[in-house]
Amino acid sequence: MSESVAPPLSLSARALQARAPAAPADYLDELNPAQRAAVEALDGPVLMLAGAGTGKTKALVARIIHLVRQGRAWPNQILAVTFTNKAAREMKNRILARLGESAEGMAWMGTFHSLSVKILRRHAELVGLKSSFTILDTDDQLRLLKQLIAAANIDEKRWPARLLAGLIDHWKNRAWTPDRVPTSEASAYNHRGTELYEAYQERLKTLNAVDFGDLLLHCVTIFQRHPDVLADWQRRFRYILVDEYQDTNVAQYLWLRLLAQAHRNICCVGDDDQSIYGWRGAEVGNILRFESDFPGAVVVRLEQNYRSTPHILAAASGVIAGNANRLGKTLWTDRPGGEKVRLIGHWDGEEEARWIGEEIEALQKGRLGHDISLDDVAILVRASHQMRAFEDRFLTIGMPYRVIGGPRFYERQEIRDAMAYFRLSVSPDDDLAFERVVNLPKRGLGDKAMATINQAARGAGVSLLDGARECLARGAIGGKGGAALRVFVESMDRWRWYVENATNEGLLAELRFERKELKSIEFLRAADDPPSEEEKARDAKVSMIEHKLRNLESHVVLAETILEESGYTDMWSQDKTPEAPGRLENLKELVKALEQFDNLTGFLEHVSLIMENESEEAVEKVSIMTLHAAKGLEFPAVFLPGWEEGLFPSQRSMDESGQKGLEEERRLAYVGITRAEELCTITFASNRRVYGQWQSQLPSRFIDELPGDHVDVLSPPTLHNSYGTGGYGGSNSFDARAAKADVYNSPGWKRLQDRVQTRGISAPREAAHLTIDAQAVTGFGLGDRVFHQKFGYGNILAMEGDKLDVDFEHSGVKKIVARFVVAADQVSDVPF
DNA sequence: CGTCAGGTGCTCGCT
DNA sequence: GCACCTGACG
Repeated sequence: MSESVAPPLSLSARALQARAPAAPADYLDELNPAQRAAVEALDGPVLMLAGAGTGKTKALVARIIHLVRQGRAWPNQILAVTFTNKAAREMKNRILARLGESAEGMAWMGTFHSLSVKILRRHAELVGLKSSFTILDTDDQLRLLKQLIAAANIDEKRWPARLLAGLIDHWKNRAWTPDRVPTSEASAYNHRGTELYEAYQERLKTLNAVDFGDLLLHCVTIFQRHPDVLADWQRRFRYILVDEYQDTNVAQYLWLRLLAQAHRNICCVGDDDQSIYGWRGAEVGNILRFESDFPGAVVVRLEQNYRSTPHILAAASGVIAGNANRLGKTLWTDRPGGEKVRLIGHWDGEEEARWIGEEIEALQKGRLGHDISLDDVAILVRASHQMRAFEDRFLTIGMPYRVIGGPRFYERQEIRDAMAYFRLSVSPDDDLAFERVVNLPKRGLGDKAMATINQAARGAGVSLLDGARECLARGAIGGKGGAALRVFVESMDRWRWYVENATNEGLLAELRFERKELKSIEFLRAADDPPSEEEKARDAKVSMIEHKLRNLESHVVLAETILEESGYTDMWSQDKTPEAPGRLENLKELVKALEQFDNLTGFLEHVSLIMENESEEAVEKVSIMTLHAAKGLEFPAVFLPGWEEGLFPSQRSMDESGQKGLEEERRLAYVGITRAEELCTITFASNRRVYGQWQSQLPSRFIDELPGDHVDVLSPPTLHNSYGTGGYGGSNSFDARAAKADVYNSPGWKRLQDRVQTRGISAPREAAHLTIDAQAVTGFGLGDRVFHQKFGYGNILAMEGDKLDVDFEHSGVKKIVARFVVAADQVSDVPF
């Protein structure tokens, strides 16, 4: 690729100023000094350490506007990497609002993955792919791996495909191609990990497919092996901006460093306290190391928080202070008071959900002194299975909610099936799609038929579809199955013919040509010239053809036809299961979504990258999502349920990564609290169903870490289910404060005192310290027989603080907070 | 070949 | 509790 050297900067500046609307630099006046410093340091490396809610998006947007207004770069010469497509969209809109039409060229704003696809499509041949490669999702990936595992004679039971998938993903995150996996990994996956990784990559190449990790990895490989290509891109992207830098992994880091190393105009924004993707290969080290990676970097700290009340901020700071490895920031705000963070314990998960539902209703009725819309409320959970209880509850009380990041539209079974039909119609050698739908609806083709087809295909070195054709020709598959297969193959041919011809091939060919021209003009113009007349003309022509094609709707009709003729729609209409109508609805939605694209191919390309639910509904809804999905969002009212040991912090995280894992969990707690603007409510339950079994839960250690001065401990409105005071947890000084709040008036406390007196033990003056004798705190002794609402009768094995180890007759040994059991001989005087 | 019952193992988070 | 797999049966 030859590209002329950029003309002097001043030229472009003049050209730009002539084109951009003459507006004052008002965007600078709106910034605080730190933000302004970050925006105005245009050249060289910049690290923006931006705490939660300190206006980093604002600063990023201002920086881009500044770059354009100062004539440093055209919008299409700025590379801006965001963490989600949504964030990219939002930023684009904000820039568009300021810059007007000149922002339309912001073509290079997106996630690492979406940007990588764009780059990779242009250089696919350099890694042995065609530019039409397909992007596999986890489902396809897993099926492919299973085949390879079977072929390698490995027992998938003992060595699950998921394990291998995780391993490969891990390696790709570190930018290790099969030949570069270090020998220290040799024992992975029963000593055959590397071998299978290599086989997997080979197979992907034959399928002309990539997985998610490949998008980045292939780009890095191309940049490393083809300096000329890299140089082109380096020249193209004069300025690079990166959001959420703390969550980049090694591959992404290399990707960035390669692109930035020539001019070093890179600005990274991040917050080490919000690094929550360590499990995905993110390296906090990237942000901690920035200054040594890019010597002479300007480091700017954004510490003024505009989002949350002082109490919320203080609570979050108190928790995160427990982490050792931090760059350290002090967030402050000049906002006044507000409510303290609220803390409340419940009997179990269902009651927790019920209480939160009622609280949300109270918020709607003006509990905060002003109107709150359901859109302003979010429930942030640690693990997605916690969402169920809330969905169940909200469905019963009719409260509208939306689950963000749940099972996504394009991951649903019916959608993926339909897409497989489309994929196969577009590219007949998509074997994975063939396997998925050849017997769907049931066509009487089982393992035996599939084996025959596979063998034929492999023998002749052709696709499965052609293999099937061959089997039919020599009558290898007969009977009912054979007849159905014949119809299937013939239908495919017919649909494919439509894809190529009936959908107005003439227009499509023209469109393809124009687009290609436009792209190369645009690409070669990478220097400084404004769009030429030719480019504008081509652009207009492309839009016109697109418009025409859209009005033809031919591919939409074709999609409907495929689903009808294949019998797929029928399959669901005849299905009696309750979810069948919903699936049909989804299929309709899918067909409707097609209208926005020129053809099936374009649609398929788009879908593989959109990993979010895009729908923007008009109805107000409570948002339910995981803490991870909540990153970057904010809500006036936030509920944080499930703060219990083992769930949050997650046991698995601590088991796998020890102290590091715990610190990441703590950062997650920090992210959760700092999502709240006005009201933050933390809840936990004493009992929870885990794997369908009731488990007693202890309050999270993070609750103990909340600074007491900024927390209000609430007692549950009803005590009908629990003994005594309801459950707030922990057993440190903060809990003592909590205890003071209402314990002394509760029936539980009185019972305790009675018991203490009859046993002749002196009552604790104040349950303030761990050192207090366990027996004094709880009123129980070793070996006492107790009763628990859910677990029944049992004997006390051990005691520590207010926690008991109880051996239940029917449920085995459990750790229980003392207030949830009662002496067995007193059961009768407790109503429940 | 398809269906159904029963058993197993498991799930943290996401582009 | 649920998804997935297996094996028996029609």
